[in-house]
Amino acid sequence: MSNREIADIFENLYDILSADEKSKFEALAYEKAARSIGSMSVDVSDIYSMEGISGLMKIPGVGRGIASHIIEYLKTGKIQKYEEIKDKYPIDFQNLFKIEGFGPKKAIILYSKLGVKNLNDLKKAAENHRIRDIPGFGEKSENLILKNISMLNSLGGRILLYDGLTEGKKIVKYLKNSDLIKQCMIAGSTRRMRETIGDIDILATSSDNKSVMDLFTEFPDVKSVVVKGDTKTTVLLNIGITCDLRVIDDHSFGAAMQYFTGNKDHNIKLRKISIDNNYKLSEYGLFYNDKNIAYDRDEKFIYNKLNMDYIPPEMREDRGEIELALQHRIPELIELNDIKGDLHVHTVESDGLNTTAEMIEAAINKNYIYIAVTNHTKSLKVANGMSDGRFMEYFDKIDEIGKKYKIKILKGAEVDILKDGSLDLEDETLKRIDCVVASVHTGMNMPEEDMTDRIINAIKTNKINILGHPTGRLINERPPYNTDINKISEYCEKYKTAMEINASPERLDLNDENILKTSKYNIYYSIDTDSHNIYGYDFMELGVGTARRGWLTKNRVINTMDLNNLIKFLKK
DNA sequence: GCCGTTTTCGGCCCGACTGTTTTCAGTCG
Repeated sequence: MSNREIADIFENLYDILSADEKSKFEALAYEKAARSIGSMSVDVSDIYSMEGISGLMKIPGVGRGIASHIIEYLKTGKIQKYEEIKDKYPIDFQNLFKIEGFGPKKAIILYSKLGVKNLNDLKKAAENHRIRDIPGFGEKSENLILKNISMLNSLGGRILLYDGLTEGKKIVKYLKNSDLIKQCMIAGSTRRMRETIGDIDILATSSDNKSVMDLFTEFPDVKSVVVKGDTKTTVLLNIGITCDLRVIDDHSFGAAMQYFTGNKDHNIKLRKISIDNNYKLSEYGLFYNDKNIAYDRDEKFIYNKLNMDYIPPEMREDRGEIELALQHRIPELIELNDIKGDLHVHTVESDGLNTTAEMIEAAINKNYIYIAVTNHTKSLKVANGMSDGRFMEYFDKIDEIGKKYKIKILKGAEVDILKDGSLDLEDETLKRIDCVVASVHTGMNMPEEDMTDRIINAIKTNKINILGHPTGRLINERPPYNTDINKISEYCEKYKTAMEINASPERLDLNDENILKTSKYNIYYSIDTDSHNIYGYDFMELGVGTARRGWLTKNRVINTMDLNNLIKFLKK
């Protein structure tokens, strides 16, 4: 019984109810509840068993009515209201909505007139030209439906942050190259550093919108143009997601950045606060008596005018940051510049692609003052894991190489945590290591209790400094191990073991939610790139972004320390 | 259906784009 199932039901109720003007606002209520429940880390069944209906009613957007639906679902596995409405409209809304420009009203009209229930029905109806004669539709919308159905196949869903960020930067650079454009920046979920990106939002200012839109649609990575207007143009990119470009007047740039960065819930709350303060907030400015007081001002001005601290983009998810800002308690988040080194790096000795010297020189180019070289240990054969003997020889080599450089090379290893929680190196070897990263790489499907014990046993050896990629998930590929993250946090606190925020694009592990959860404990974090070549160091931006999404300050992150303090920490 | 320092009723973010209209409805973010 998961929050997801309940959120999906409410999401479907929203889809169906919002087609009817009379139940528009009731629909919105279900949507809000769905978003709340879908994003909660605590299980609603736990809330109900501990606090009953009043506990459920504390969830934002959940009142007595929706709370009763939740209880009904927990008890019977069904919600009567949903079952009835589903019988009336047996429509596969979720898939139909993947068609650009297709929403609840059109879905219900085509169901009642033509019996269209799903994508297949829709395609057949369009192919047989039965849609063009329905009032409100025409030849163009029929053709668009066919075009968009075929386009669906080339859409890849959400892509990794790194891929979105790379493409976004490329587009910004391309646009900025033209003298048509004054300011240009990435907005949306990419700017908020969400771990996956559904589309790229870019904002530009210009006095010649039309030419900018032409330039944009001529960008080489554009596969097709979805919509093209004077202020907004959407294109489909070759990488399988869409990109929105909004062009606005230069004087509105601050307000527009605020608006287009989102997220939606954050903005809705901000607009309500604006109204309470007799302002009106839009992408064009902050208006008081129809006068734009945010003319030529930045985002910070807008937040401050609303009596709030400035909220960094990565925090804008409506997870309590607005309330915190109103109390002027927004923390000073860690920044990329605070990072003084990387404590999880591989070389050719195990499965890296660059030599130790190459990795050291690339770290110097990043202005780091230390790195830890952490190759795999023997049981990880697929990664050319090193035996104790090879480590000892390698450490002699590092002592030798280290003399040549100003940067401090810490002797390290990414030690496998074996099934019983013991470490994959002899004590003699471990004693010589400055920085021990310990990670699970095998037997990932253990039951929760066993996996939790396994990791805790490793921490209790008191020989590890950093718990590597603590949940083991791979974005869009592999779920996290079954663990009790709270229990693990308790032991990390007790044994001064830092939790890793692994910055490689497909990991981002811990993720933002787990950082928010675990940072209640008095524990430290290490933001590492897990680089396997010299380019891997660039992933640090993603790790810091993830840490900022988890509201972390610099003093919680060990690789912001100077060398002396870091060594003190590593020695426990 | 939810919500409340304008609190138990009357609101519920706001503007752009498109297609089908002839002034607007539906959709999107």
